Amino acid sequence: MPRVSKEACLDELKLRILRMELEPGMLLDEASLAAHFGLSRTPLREILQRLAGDGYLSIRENRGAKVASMDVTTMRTFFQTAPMVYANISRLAAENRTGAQLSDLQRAQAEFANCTSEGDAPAAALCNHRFHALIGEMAQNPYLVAALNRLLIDHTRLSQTFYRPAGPREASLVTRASEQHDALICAIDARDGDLAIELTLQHWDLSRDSIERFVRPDPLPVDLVARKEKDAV
Amino acid sequence: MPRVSKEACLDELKLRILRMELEPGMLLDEASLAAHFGLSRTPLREILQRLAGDGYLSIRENRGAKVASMDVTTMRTFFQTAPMVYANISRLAAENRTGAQLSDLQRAQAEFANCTSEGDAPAAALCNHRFHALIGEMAQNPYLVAALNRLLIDHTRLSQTFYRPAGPREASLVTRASEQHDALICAIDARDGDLAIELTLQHWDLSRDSIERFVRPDPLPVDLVARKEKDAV
DNA sequence: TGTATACAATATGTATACAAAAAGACTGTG
DNA sequence: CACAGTCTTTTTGTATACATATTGTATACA
Repeated sequence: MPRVSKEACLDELKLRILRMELEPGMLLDEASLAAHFGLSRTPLREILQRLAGDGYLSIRENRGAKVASMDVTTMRTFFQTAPMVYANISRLAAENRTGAQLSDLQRAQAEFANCTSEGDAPAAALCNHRFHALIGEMAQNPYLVAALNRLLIDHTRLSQTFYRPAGPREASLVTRASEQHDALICAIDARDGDLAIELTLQHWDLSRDSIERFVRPDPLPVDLVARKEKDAV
Repeated sequence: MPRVSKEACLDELKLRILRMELEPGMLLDEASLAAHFGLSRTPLREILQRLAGDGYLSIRENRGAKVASMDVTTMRTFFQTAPMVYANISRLAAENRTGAQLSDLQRAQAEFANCTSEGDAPAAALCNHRFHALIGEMAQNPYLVAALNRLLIDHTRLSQTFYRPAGPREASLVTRASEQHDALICAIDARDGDLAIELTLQHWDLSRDSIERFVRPDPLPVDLVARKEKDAV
């Protein structure tokens, strides 16, 4: 991939991290990345620094850059923090949005709905990311947005995992998520902060349930487990 | 200043931004900075990228790096956001702190108390910064810490301004702040999250009052204003 | 006098070469 | 066979030279 602009390189690396093509904890090689994007190492290193600043990577002196990890403590912290930040961001977005931003958000939601109706789960997760990042921009609060964007990185990466096996039950959940997006847009349009908070918390509950169902799936059928138990005894 | 390590350069730039020696909005020149620190432009540029990622600077393509601004909207957002983030960080710190971190915090507070008793206001503001940054580390929450550290940058810069003219009233406020620090350490030591929140909000009220008193000082004596009013009528 | 354009000066962005540090392979010894 | 130490290889960090973009200035023209 020769002669790619710096910004394009930045975006693609973000994308590949969000899609989990670059797995958490994975070590990145400067030379090969630079060759891949048709850049020299100098600008590529600056890109890595920026990605680290945004929470996509962690860089250690003389040890290279690795994709931000997603261990158990990370997930625990994520579940603890996300609803509060999401809710506050939504309230601020309802209060501070501009008209142009609302149009952008509606377009992003149209794309999300399109992806879900076509059953393209990975694309839907990325559209969802963009949707919520736009709400972050509306909030006009650089402090909270820093937290939000870090949360969204992990949220999207988790979604990449749990959206994948799209059974009929998961499909209906995605439909509900899309409806909640529409409702949230209405609340933001009406500048109704309290409603935006409430809808956001509902949206979060849905998302959390989906993730939890993946992490703690239904147990195996009993007759299969029985043999294993007999061996153990 | 020849042959300064990269990390030292990073720290000094942070320090000079927090002390407002590098004023908000000020444009930084790569070449002169590199010469000043005895580095070449390549590593210095990486440092600037990192500082931008941490919220100290903002970088625009082909336009150089400028110190993060502090305009009216920034301050409004700051006052809106700080108490919530501070309170939550304190609660998490009380819940998740380690023994070693508590010792560090006590040392930082000793330094802060020392600076205040000596009347060294600028140094006190920096010690205060470090004190609260350590509480952030205790919280073990990278999402909220990103917000906290950005808040602390602006908080410390505001303090640099309003701590300066240290009248007797300001001195007593600083003493109270130091006592609140001690109380907060006790709460964190006892792992009392609710108490930590309450103390943090009190601490915030004190800080906010100080800043507001600086921004909206007592009006001029009436007899001086009288003449002006007569002219107007 | 105001404005537009060309040109010069300055600053930022990129590529390459080299230095330093970490990781890995090899060999000798217990 | 395990292990320590040294050498080689690989990777990261830095300096310099050059390319490109922006800014400032002078001059020509309306």
